[in-house]
Amino acid sequence: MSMRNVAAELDSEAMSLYHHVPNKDALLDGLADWAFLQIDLPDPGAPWRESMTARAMSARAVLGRHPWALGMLESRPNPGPALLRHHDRVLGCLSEAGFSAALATHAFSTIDAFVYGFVLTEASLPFAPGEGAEASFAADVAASADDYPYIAAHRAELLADGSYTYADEFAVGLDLILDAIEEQLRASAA
Amino acid sequence: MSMRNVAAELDSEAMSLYHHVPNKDALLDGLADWAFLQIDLPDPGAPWRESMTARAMSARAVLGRHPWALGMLESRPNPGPALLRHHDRVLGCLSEAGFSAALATHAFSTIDAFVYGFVLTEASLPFAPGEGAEASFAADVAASADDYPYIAAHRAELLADGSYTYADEFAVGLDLILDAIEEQLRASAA
DNA sequence: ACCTGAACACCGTTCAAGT
DNA sequence: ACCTGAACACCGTTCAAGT
Repeated sequence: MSMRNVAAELDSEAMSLYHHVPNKDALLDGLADWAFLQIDLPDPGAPWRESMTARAMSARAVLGRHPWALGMLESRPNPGPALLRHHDRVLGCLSEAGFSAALATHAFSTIDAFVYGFVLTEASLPFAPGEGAEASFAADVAASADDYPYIAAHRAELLADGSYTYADEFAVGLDLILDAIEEQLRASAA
Repeated sequence: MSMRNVAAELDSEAMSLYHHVPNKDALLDGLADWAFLQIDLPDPGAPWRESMTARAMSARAVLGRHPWALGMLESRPNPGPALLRHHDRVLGCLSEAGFSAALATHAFSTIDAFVYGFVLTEASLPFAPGEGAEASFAADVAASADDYPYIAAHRAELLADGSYTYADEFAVGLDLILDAIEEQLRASAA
C-alpha cells in the first residue's frame, strides 16, 4: 500500500494525491475511519448486552477483513469521526442501561482491548480460520513435545475430537467478559 | 528501524548483517523473541490467579516498552522459542490448578487478547501515560460536545475529581476477566 | 569465512513546470 | 486549480569484489 500503488489503483498518475491529502498519514487516517464506518452502531434502545455483543462481532469481522486498520490504531492517535460516533453511541447505550461513567469505562476498555487483541492474534495465525488447519498446526508443534510438554499435552486433549476451532474462542471470551460486567452492574445497582 | 540503522548501531558498516541473518524478517523475528524473553515466566508452584496477574502485568510492561513487538505479532506467524516456552509454562500452571484443556484455552486466549489489545490502545493514546494529560485531552473532545453528547457527558463525569488515569483500567479489566474465569473454574469443579 | 561498496528496484515527498 | 515528471533522500536486497 504505497502512494504510487494507491494512485495507480485510481488510474491517476502517481503524485497527484498530494493535492487532495497532505501526506500519507492523512490518507491512512481516512482509510482507517472508512473501515470503522463499517462497524455496526449499537441501537440506542436495545439492551446493552446484545448491543455490545453485536458491535464486538461486527468490529471483529470488519477488522479481520482489513487487518491494516489495526496497525492504524497503534500509530495514528487522532480518532476520526466514524470512531468518535461509534464511541458516542456505545457510551449512550451503556449510560441508558444504568452504567456509571466508571463502570462504562471499565466495560468499554475491556471489551475493546479484547476485540482488538483477538483480531491481532487471529491475523497472525499461521493458517486460515476454520478449515481444520489447526490440526496440522498441532502436529507441527507435537514434534517438539520434549521441549514443550504442556503445550503438547494441551493440544492433544483439545484436539481429541477434531472439532476445535480457535475462532470459537472469540464468543467464549466475550461472554466471559460480559458475564463479569453484568455481575458488576448488578452489584452497583444494589 | 532499518537494516542500515541497525548495522550502524552495531558499528558494523551497512550490509554485513546478511551474513548472520537471511533477511529483515528473520532479524525482526529474533528481536521479537528477545522481547518475549523479558516477560516473567509463571512460577510452576504459584497459585494460578497470582501467576496470571503477574505475567499479564509483566507482558504489558515489556510490550509497552517495545511497541514494535506488537506489530510483530500481527505479521510474523512463527512463534520463537521464548514465546513457546512462555506458553508452555502458562498451560502448565493452569493445568496443575485444575483447568481442563478447554477452560485453559478460554483463559489463555481471553487474557492474552486483553493484554495485547490494551497495550495497542495505550500505545495510540495522544498523551504519555499518567501526568494528567488526559484532562487536556478531555478538554479537546469537549469542544465537539454537540456532535458527541454522550462522550462529553461521560468525560465530564469521569474526570470530575481529576484523579482518573486510563492506565488504571488495565488492572480493573484484568480483574474482571479473572473473576469470570475463577467462576468458571469453580463451576467446573462442582 | 567475513565484510564492503556499488547497484537495482523500490519508497515518501518536494518542486518546478505544464494544462 | 489540478496534474505531472524529474529529482532527493531514503529503503531491502543482490552481487562482485576485497581481506
